[in-house]
Order: sequence, then C-alpha cells, then structure tokens
Amino acid sequence: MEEKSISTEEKIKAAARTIFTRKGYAATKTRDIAEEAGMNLALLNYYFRSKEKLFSIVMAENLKKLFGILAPTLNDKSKSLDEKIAYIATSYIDMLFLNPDLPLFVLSELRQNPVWLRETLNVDAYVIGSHFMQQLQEKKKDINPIHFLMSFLGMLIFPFAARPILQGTAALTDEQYNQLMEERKKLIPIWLKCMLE
Amino acid sequence: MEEKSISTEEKIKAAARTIFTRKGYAATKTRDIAEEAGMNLALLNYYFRSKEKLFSIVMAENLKKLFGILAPTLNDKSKSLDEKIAYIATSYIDMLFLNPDLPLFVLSELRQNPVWLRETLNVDAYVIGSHFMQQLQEKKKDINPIHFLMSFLGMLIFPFAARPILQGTAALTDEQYNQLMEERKKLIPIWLKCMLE
DNA sequence: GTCTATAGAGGGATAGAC
DNA sequence: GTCTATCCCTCTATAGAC
Repeated sequence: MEEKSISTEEKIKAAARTIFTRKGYAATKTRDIAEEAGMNLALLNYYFRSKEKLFSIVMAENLKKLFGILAPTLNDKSKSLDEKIAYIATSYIDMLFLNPDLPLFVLSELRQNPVWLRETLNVDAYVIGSHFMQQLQEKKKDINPIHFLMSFLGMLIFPFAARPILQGTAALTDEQYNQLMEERKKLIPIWLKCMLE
Repeated sequence: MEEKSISTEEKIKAAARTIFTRKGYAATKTRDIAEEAGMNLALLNYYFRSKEKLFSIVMAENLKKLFGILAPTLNDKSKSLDEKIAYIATSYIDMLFLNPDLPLFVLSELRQNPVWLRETLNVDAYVIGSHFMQQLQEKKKDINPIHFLMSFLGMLIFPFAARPILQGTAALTDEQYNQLMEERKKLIPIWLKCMLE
C-alpha cells in the first residue's frame, strides 16, 4: 500500500518469473529468488505468502503470455487462413525470442499439474473451437484440424525448446541461430500452405 | 555380485527411470523411487552411491533411447531420403508411445546441464553431419537443412510433449489421441515431401 | 543383501528488532 | 517495510543390527 512497496513487490515478481521459468518449481529455491531480486528472503513471505503462491502468479502470467497471443488472432474473422498463419508465425517467434524458456516451463509444469489450464483460461473454447480451426477443417475436410495445429506449434516451438541441443550439436553461434529463427517466420507459412493444398 | 542383487538392482533402476523421467531430477525424492521399487530407501545408496549417480545412469539411457534410434537410420546410405523419413516417422512415434515422458525430460534436464550431450554420445557427428542432412541439402540447396530437421522433429515430438494440454483442451479420449498419432505416421512424411518440393 | 534408525544438510517459513 | 536470526520439517545419506 506504500509507495516503496510497489517497486519491491515488482522486483520480487520479476526475479521469481526469471528463476521459476528457467529452472522450474522444484529446482527453484526461494533464496535464489531473493538473491536475484537483490533483497532478503523474508520479504518474499511478507509480500507473497509462500513459494507456491508466488509460483502460481508466475504461472498464470506465463500461461497468458503463451496462449494470450494465440487466441485473439485465431478468432479474428476478418483474417484469412493464410493471414492468420503468417501473423502468428511472426508474432510467436518474436515472443519466443523474448521468452525462450517459456514453452519448456509451461509444458513441464503443466504435465505435473494439468489443473492450471482450466483455472486460468479456458483454452479449449478459444483455441480448439476457434475460427482458425473451422477454416482448417473447411480447407482440408478429411483431416482432423488438430493435426495442423500440432504441426504448426511444433515447428514454431520446438527450435526454442531444443535450442541448447541444437546450438551445442550444430555448433551454431547466437547470430546464426537468430538468423535461422528469422528465416522460419517466412518458411513455416510457406510449408503450411503446401501442407494444406 | 549375488544372484538376488541383479534383480534388485534392476528393480531400482527401473523405478528410478520411471520417476526421474516423469518428474525430473529436482522434483524426484529418493523415497519415491524406493517406494516405486517396493523396497527400502537404504538400498538405493547400497547399489548406487547417490541420487545423482543413479540419475546419470537414467539420463544416459534416455539419451541413448532418444538419439540412438535416429543415428543409424540417418546414416543408412542404402535408404533414399523418402525412405529415411518414412522409417523414422514410424519408429519414432512408436518409441514415443512407449516412452511419452522422454522428450520433455531430456529437453528440460539438458537445458540445465548441456554437458550431457558431449559426454555420452557425440550427436553432432551422427545427426548434424549425417547422410540424411546431406540428402536434404542436395534436394533443397538454398535452405539450411537444419530447418527441415527442426520441423521434422517438432512435428514428431511436440504432440507428445504437449499431450496433457491437447487432451485436456481438446477433450480427446486416449483412443482418439492414439489414433491421431497413428495417422501422423503417414501424414508427416507426406508433409515433408511437399515441403521439399 | 536388506532392514531400522538416525545423522546431517538444506530449504521454506516466521519471530522480532529496527 | 526491511533486515537478522532461527525454527522446523523434509530429504539425502549412512551407521549398524540382522
């Protein structure tokens, strides 16, 4: 409620987001978060009741970031199928550039605790039942549109989830990796178009 | 060295594989492994020196399972590009059916500790420098073949990594999910062929 | 080889001074 | 609001009986 408190609370939340998202719930120590935030451990429990409470806030934010981008575009009836695909490919890769740890974090933690999905946002309505999925179904009547959604997201997300492996084994510099991801903004829509012919 | 010991040792290793692969290193308690193995906690440390030692064995096995399938086929010079793709799609999906937690486990743990890759198997030589990659390069001279590898693996792996989300949001029964994965054995090669035209 | 009991460290949470 | 000191539980690892 005080002036200072807002800044401190935000600092803790930012630190928690960083550490939790990078290491996951179990591997994260509250002491690490405090250190990252540049302050004492006791403040975590002063502002947020517990490690778990802090985590749930971070998780909700991350889920929103990961699905929030998707839902509005998927249901934008003014956009054609191709336009949706091109727009999502670009904006999703841009978002993943800024939040590279997000996909693996969400996939891992959600596997342990699938409850989150229902509680925070109802993805089923806005993703599975979206205008985008209807357009896919129309275009390819004999194939379940979920197939295309899985492939689309897989092509977008996998290179970020597997970045350490890719860079390690293919000996890619950061510049080379970044350039590849830039190229994918154009390539993935081309590929999807071809898959839908 | 005794007769009984082999069985017990294997039981522990199997339990460790299950729990570690499902929950990751940090979230796994040695007590859980002991319970899963149906025996006492002290036996873990009798057969394997520590939690970490046991983990490294499981990790090595999992890495081998995940990449071991790939390497021989990727370098089989008697197989055409299309044959390689078709064979890998089928065998990889079959393997993932049996080990659904494998990809997320390896991706997550490797992110924390990229050392593993170099130590256990040199993926760079057998995957990045494979005959498969050469074939891709020849077929599409103006596109980095890593793009196709990323998309191929993404399309194969993502549906398994995201299974809880998919099943939860799309309200898929296990049968429906399994059928989708079966369909992908044929669809993914068709899609890749089209991407390579 | 297998068990029970316990040592010892680490980490989440709180008390209480300022 | 912020800090130090500390409680207390959980978890890994080991000692020692059988």
